[in-house]
Amino acid sequence: MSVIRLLVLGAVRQHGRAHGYQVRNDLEYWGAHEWSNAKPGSIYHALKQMAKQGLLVAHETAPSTAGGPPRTEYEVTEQGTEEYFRLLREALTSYDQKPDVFSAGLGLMVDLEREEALALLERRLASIEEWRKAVTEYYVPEDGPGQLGHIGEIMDFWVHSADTGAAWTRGLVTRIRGGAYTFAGEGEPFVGVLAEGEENPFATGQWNTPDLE
Amino acid sequence: MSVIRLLVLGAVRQHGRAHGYQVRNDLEYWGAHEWSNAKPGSIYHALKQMAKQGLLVAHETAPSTAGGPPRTEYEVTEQGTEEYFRLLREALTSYDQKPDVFSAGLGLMVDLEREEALALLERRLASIEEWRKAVTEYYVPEDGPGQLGHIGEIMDFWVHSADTGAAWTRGLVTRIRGGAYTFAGEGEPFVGVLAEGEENPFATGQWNTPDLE
DNA sequence: CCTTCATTAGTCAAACTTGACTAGTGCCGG
DNA sequence: CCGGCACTAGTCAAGTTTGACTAATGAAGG
Repeated sequence: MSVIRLLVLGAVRQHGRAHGYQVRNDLEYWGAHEWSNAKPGSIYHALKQMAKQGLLVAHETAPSTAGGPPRTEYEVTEQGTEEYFRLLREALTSYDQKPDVFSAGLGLMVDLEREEALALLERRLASIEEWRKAVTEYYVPEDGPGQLGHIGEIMDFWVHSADTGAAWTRGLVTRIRGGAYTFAGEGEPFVGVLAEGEENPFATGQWNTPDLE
Repeated sequence: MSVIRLLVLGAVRQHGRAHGYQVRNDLEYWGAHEWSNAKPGSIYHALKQMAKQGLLVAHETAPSTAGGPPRTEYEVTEQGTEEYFRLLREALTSYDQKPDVFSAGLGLMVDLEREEALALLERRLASIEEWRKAVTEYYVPEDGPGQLGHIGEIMDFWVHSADTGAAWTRGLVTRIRGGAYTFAGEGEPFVGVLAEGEENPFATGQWNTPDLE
């Protein structure tokens, strides 16, 4: 699954209606350029592609007052909402060794109800356990470990990552169960996007920064 | 950096001369299809592209006795060897939150001398420390944490991953320092690729498996 | 003997990603 | 008062990845 689609759908959905540059800023606000491939090109491509596929509707808009080319605003369709929740549930549930997907899921999990988020995270823990069993069976077969030499370190690294990832997830489950954060249907949601004109307090200036020389 | 190039260069180099299908099998032997995007299409593309760029030389070969289309064999050029070591050193050193790159580095680290591998891993630990300091400064600014709401969980997840990854790396350093594995210049190297015709004991049958229905 | 099916080896179009580039506006220093 | 720079908003070509497809051989089974 492409993490870009999930992120872009999530961002557009929280705005109700958003243009590409807004989405770009939201993703930077979430730090997504640090832990995923959320680059301008990918974002604009995803918007266009999803509009073509009916997950978004595009509205042509007059050029902004602040200069720059005319913008296109997007809105999530019903089909897009369905796809969004499908991707979000998958991101939280499945262990595919792609931490960026899980991160996106964390950033958007509050769009679900608390109980569902908890259930998905529990399923994730089971999924990690399953993966762990499968690989340790495949890669430590009858002739014992050690046959693999240094190649075995790769497996050990992944198993270690899976284990510590599971431990962290259990901590998250505890925090959520303890009442942390505001989930869907629990009143005023946390504002996870930037309002029009609001500046990003966490801007790291990774993009568009002219060469410092 | 593309992990495919590193993996393909490493595989071809260990064979001396290899065709695409051999590389494909090596990567499956290393489990690369589990933890990276090492799919047939990517592998063949990387071979062709690197041949075009002078990192590999291509030799047309008569069709194999075992059927199938005519094969192309590749050899790493001097320029390719340089690029290989550049990528390998980078994979072991830099912390870019892409576990697949590091895994590839682990699988190929024995092409370096023991002391250099240790030095690179130490640099990696420093690089993680540096990254950690940077993000905790950026994302926990004057107004304190908690301002971020559930978005803060993303950062916490990454910091946790970095910390446990560093701990694992320290363990690896200890093992290597203690004499584990055979590095470059230490005699008969570990056979990390499959000989012609040898079957892969760890085949998981992820590729080419006909639909089970 | 003939059909089926796995294995060998690879191609290809469509989709996605990347990094560099464009272009209009406003602000600020000299 | 104007030259350059930063910001807004986005495009584009080149490169990469994906998943499905092709095509030849040989062994196994009926």
